[in-house]
Amino acid sequence: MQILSKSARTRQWIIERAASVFNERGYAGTSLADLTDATGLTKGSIYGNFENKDAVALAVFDYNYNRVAAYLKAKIQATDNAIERLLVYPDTYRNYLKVPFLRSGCPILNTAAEADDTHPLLRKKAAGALAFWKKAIENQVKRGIDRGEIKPGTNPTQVAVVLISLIEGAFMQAKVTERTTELKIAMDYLEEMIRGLSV
Amino acid sequence: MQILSKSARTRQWIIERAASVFNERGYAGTSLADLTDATGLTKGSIYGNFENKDAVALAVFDYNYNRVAAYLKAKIQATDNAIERLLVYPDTYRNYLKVPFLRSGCPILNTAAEADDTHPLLRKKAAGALAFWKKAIENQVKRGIDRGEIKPGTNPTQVAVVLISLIEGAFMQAKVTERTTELKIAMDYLEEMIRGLSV
DNA sequence: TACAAAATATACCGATTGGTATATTTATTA
DNA sequence: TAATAAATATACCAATCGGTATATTTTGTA
Repeated sequence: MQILSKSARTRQWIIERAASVFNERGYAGTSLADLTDATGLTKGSIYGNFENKDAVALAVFDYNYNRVAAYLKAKIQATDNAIERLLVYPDTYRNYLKVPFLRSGCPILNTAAEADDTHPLLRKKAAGALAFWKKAIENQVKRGIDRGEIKPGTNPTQVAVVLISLIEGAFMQAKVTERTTELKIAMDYLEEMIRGLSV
Repeated sequence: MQILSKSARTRQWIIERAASVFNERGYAGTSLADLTDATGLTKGSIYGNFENKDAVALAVFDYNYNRVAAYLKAKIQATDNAIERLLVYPDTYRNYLKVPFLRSGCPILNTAAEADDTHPLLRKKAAGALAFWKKAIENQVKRGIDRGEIKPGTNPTQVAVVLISLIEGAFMQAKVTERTTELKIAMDYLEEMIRGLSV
């Protein structure tokens, strides 16, 4: 007696195996042959569990995003201080090569860049993930203000936008240059900025 | 008597017509049928002027990047003061919708995100363009220090990396959310940062 | 353990992919 | 202007694309 039905398990298997493929090659760059290769399954099996390639890509984006979000959430909740919580972001992305599912790139960045002009459903998924991330940072800043750890005048939205921009922009540079020099500089700067929020 | 030979003119025609197509749909997302549609030419003509789809994509990237670079260069050289010169960047990207060839996205960002794990030649092109851009900003900062307009202790590389990261990260958000709220916040911040470099 | 239902594999579909050999048209120049 | 060279169009290629109908296997249950 299984908790998950066979089809639910296969669905999950497909998502997990396709996760890095879609993140590395993109939606247009991933073929159904790529998916059968990655999963060891046949097209019949994949189409028995997903309506089409779109449905796989959308489910994979959710999986990829949630994995990053859960990883960050765990690290954030391991500390109490608001400044330290915000520092989790530069700490994590600075060492992105050590986080297996970040090595293939940031799913938001990859999806956003490809889907913005081509794939409305994926575009909306990426936009939603971005909005969620932004809100989470804003809430951490507000919490820090309430706890008397962050300067009262601090603008939570500004902090969130600048943090996300710095991370995504620097991450892009790291991926394309295949070195972390620029990423480190940007994360050093972000760290200083976050520390500067302290009362 | 023409300055450009027929084939050189056709080559240029193909590049210009394919420019926005590749920038919007990406390399994998652009088919040869897309190129014949965009150019009004046949495959025979395209393959008579380019070795293959790769060669078109590489030439198009150069064209797209150089167009942005030339546009920025002209605006920068229209002023003398180093601070004002640096302010050209947030000014331009804040209003990216008004710049026709920026509406379809930043070619560096789009190419980097797609090519980093899939297309070594395009990846190197994007990395080279990024290095060139970084150097240009560094030189503007150094020039500002020499002219006594920027604080002597300023780190040119840090300014360049933070500027590029903020612009690319915020640009990505603008494209995917289809609004400029976050871009404006990031550009406001960048503007303040640049003004803070003033002696 | 037999049976029904669910899941997976096989074998196929038409359309499209990037690419090319060759015929035709257009430029160039003697 | 005629001849030639260059550029473009036509017509095709095999391979791959996303997708599906159906046969086979596996699973859960009576």
